Amino acid sequence: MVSATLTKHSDLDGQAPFKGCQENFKQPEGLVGKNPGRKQRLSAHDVLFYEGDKAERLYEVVRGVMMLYKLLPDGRRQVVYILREGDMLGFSNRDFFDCTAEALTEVELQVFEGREISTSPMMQHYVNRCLLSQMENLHEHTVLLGRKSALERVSTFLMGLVPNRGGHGCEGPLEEGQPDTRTVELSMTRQEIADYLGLTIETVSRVISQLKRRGLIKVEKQDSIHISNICGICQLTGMH
Amino acid sequence: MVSATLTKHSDLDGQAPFKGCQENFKQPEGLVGKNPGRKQRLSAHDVLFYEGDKAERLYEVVRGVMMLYKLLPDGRRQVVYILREGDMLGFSNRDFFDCTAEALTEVELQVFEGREISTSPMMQHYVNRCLLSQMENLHEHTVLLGRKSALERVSTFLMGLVPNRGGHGCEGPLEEGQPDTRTVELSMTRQEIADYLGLTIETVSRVISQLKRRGLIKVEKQDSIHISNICGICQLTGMH
DNA sequence: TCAGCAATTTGATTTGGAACAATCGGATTT
DNA sequence: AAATCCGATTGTTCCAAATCAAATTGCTGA
Repeated sequence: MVSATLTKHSDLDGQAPFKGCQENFKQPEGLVGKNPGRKQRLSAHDVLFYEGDKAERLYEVVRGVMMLYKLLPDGRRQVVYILREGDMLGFSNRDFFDCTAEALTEVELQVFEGREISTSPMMQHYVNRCLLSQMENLHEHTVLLGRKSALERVSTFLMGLVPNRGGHGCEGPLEEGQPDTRTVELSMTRQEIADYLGLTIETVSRVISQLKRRGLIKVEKQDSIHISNICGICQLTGMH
Repeated sequence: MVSATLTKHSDLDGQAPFKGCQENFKQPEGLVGKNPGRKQRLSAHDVLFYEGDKAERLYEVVRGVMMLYKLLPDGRRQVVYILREGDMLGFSNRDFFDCTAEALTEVELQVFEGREISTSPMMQHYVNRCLLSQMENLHEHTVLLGRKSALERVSTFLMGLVPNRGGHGCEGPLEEGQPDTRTVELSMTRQEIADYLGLTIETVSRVISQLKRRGLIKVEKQDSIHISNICGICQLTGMH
């Protein structure tokens, strides 16, 4: 069922001039008929495609986390985007991918062939919505890379992992029966985080240790971080 | 005549799965009929819209140069995109602009109302093409901000101003009667360049002086730079 | 032509993060 | 349980770019 895969942006409706056609999202039959629903699975660190590969299909992340990155000839790497459930990848302006796509965790993908996209207005609209969302995230990340300190970068990164941030009661104790949204899974090594934030592993590690020492976070099993003081971290992002 | 305004991406055709519908670009009558062709003019440093303004129309840069930027609460600024002839702006995923748009030079814009975009497949395709192009440029700029040195940043910036770069004969003398593509107009102050490259004005100035001393460029009237040795600059971008 | 001002350049100093170098800690293997 | 491995952490030193501070250049208008 394709409607289950087109989930992430359905809450983004409004009166913007160019935002896709949300009414169609409620009736996905047109696409279901044509799309055999091909799925693809990846293990952590599998590469889906390399920069320079021929761009022939689009993918939607159904489960798991992926990253897009670019390499400089001398080996420096910059992770340019993190893709989560509902995000699409595989876009290309030219014939070839401008980034490498690699799985950070186990990943399940929905695959769309080129022709199904260009012939389906619904797909076009959904793809457009994804592009706009990615563009805004890239703008925000550009500010991080161009103007923020290491502490601000790591704090911003952590805040980005907290679901429904911006709500009130950010200091209160955990509600009974609620999932613990204050414990976030990094699903990335220190090296991957560093390459995403434009820092070195050592700097990322030092900032995390500093936040730990200040009592703002607790590190559990290195890949899982409990944010004891969300407001405190939020104040450190440079955005408040 | 709208065809004159939809120029920039016509050379980007290919077999990519999702790249707009270039055949339509040859027959722009559909759009001409509906679009009264409203134009808008800006002087240098005029703001077209502010971050947070309601997003209600799209714009195409017909002439001149603009920038998109974001501000942090303490006044730090990051220029996230430079828009030139053929580029579109005004996209929004939500109802509000995520960036401020300001003219760097005198600018002439073509204005498109929200409904004309969502009802015209041709516009949708063109907009899509623009989004994909901007996305790739943002990826490249992300690498610059995250991983490049000041010298590499400024060199990359200069190379981005050279039209048809990558051609042969980059060292040869000027052809008779050819426009001098080796003299580029910055159309930006040092502060604007610094805010684009994630540096300070002093660092930008020092790198430019260094390139001057090394005989790679000549600065004319501060806003115009003659690149005496394109290959030399190209080698400094970190990409070769 | 000459103030006056703003933008740029240049100089001196500081500093945040990189680079280099151990060490630690948890997981896996034997 | 000991050995190995690999990612993460911590310590030290170094350096590129930021910051602070003049000096210079170029532009504008009287």
